[in-house]
Amino acid sequence: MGKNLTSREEDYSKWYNELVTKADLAENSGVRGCMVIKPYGYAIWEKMQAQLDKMFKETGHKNAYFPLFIPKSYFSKEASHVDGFAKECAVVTHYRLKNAEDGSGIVVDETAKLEEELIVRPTSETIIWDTYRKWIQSYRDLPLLINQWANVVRWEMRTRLFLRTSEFLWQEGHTAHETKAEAIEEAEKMMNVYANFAESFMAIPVIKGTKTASERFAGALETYCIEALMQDGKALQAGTSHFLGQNFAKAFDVKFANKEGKQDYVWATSWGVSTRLMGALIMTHSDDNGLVLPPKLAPEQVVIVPIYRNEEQKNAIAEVANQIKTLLNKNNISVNFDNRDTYKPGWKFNEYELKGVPIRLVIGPNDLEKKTVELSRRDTLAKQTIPLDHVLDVIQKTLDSIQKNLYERALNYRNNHITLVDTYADFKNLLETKGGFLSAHWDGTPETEERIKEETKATIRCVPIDNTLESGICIYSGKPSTQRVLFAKAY
RNA sequence: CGGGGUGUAGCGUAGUCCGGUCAUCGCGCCUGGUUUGGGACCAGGAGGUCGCAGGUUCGAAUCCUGCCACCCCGACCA
Repeated sequence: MGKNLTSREEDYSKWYNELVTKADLAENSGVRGCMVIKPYGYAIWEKMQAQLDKMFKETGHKNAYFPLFIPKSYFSKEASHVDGFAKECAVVTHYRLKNAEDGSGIVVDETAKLEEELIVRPTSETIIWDTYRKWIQSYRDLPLLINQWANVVRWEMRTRLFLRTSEFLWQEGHTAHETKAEAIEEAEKMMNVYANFAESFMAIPVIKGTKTASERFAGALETYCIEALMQDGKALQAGTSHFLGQNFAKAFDVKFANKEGKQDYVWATSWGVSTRLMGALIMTHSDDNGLVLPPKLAPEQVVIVPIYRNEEQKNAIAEVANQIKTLLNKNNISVNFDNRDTYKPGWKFNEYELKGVPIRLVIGPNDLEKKTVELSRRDTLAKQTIPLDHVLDVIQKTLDSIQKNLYERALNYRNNHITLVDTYADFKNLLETKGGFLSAHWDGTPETEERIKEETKATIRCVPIDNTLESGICIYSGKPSTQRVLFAKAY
C-alpha cells in the first residue's frame, strides 16, 4: 500500500474509483453502504466468477438458484443461526403502494400487509435446507453438491466499500452428505479450492486455518477459513467453509434412508466467497499510482497507446497496433487498442496505470521507423523497448512474470509480518507498531480471547491448519497452551 | 442507540464567530484554436432550492428553533 494511505475508506478512493462507487440512494431511505459496481469493476468480478465456477464444477458441484425472499418462520428453526443474523435483516412487510389521499405522493398501502413477513436473504441456509428436505429421501440422493451465485443483504451498522456493504454479490455452496467424515472432507476441500484460487489467480498468499468457537459461523460446528494480510497490516478473512454437522438437517428435518434402511439426518457444509475478494485484490497489490491487477484477472491484459502527430502517422501506427492485437488475441491475451484522439497519450498512461492494466505498449513515430514498441509493466513501472517480431514472446513471458512477482511480493510482505510473540507487552507493542499476524500461545478459552479483543482490538484470525504442536504458556493468562494461534487486527 | 463532527454546482471547497455587490476558488463539463514520447495551453461559456421547514429582520448561506441526511469513534460484522 502506498505510504500515504491509511485504512480509512476515503483514502482508498484512488483505488476504488475505477471499480465501484457508493450508491446514491434517496436521501431519506436510511439505506447506507450499498455499492454500484462500475463496468470495469464488474469485469474483474466476472473473471473471478468464471474461474471459481470452473473450479466448483471440477469438484463435482452444480449451480442452482433459490429465492431472494425467505419467510420469517424459516429463520427461527435453527437457534444459533437466527442469533447470528437477526440483528441485520431487511424485512418486507407490505406488497403494494398507492397514491396518498392528500396528493403528497406514493405511500405504502397499509391494507396490503403480508400475513408473514419476508426476510431478504442475508444467507440462504434456511430456504435451501427447506428445499433439500423435499429433494433428499435416500442415500442414493447423496451427496447433494449445489452452488448458488446470488446477492445477499446484511443491514450492517457500519459499512465499508467492498469489505462490508449492505448488499453484496457472492456464491454460496450448500452440500448434504451421508456421513460426518464426508462432510468434513468437503468443507476442507472447498477451503483448499479457495486457497488455490487466491494464490494462483489473485496472487494473494493466504493462511488456511480454523476459526475459534466465538468466530465461527452462526450454526456451524467448524469454520475453515483463508486469511490474507493487507498492506496496512490488517488481516482480511477472504473466504470461509463451514462444517455444519446435522444442525440444519435436524432443524429442517432433512432425513434419508441409509443403506440399512434406517432413517438418518444428513451432514452438511456451506461455503462462500464474495465481492469482498475484490477488496482483498485491491488492498494487496495496489500502489500510489492506482490499481495493480494480476494478469490472470485483469479484464484488459495489454493496452496499446499510439502516439502520432498527423493522420498519416496515426494510420500507419494503427496498422501495426491492429496486427499486434490480432496476434495477441489469437494467443488468448486480451488487448485494448486505445485509438481515441479525444485524449492525449500522457492522459492515457495515467488512466491505465490507475486501472492497473498489467502491460502497456506504446507505439510512436520512432518505433515505426525502427520496428520496435515500448513495453512497460505495471508492477514495477519498468520500461523496455522491444523489436516488433518478439512482441508475443516477450508479452507472454512478462505476463507470467508479473503474476509471479505480485504473488512473491505479497508473500514476502506476509511472511515478514508473522511475528512470534511470547509476552503480552510485546504483543500490544507489536500490534501498534508493526501490525500483521502475531503468533502467540493462547490458553484456548473464549474468556481470554474476549479480554484480548477488548483490550487490543486484535482477534484470533485462525488456528493454522498445518500448525505444529508446541507447549507454552498463554500470553494473557499464563496458563498452559499446546499451540500458537494467529492474532491480528482485522477488517 | 451513546460521544464527536459535517451539509454551499457533477466532485472537492471559501465564506458562517462579526447579517448588507456574497454566492468564492480548483477539478470536471461545453465551444474555438494551438497541441500530442508522462495527466496540455490560451480564450470564451454553461451549471447553484447555500440539507429541509419555520422564525427574527428592511435584508439570512450567515442569527434562533425544530427536523433530516451523511461522516468518524463505540456496540455489530464476511
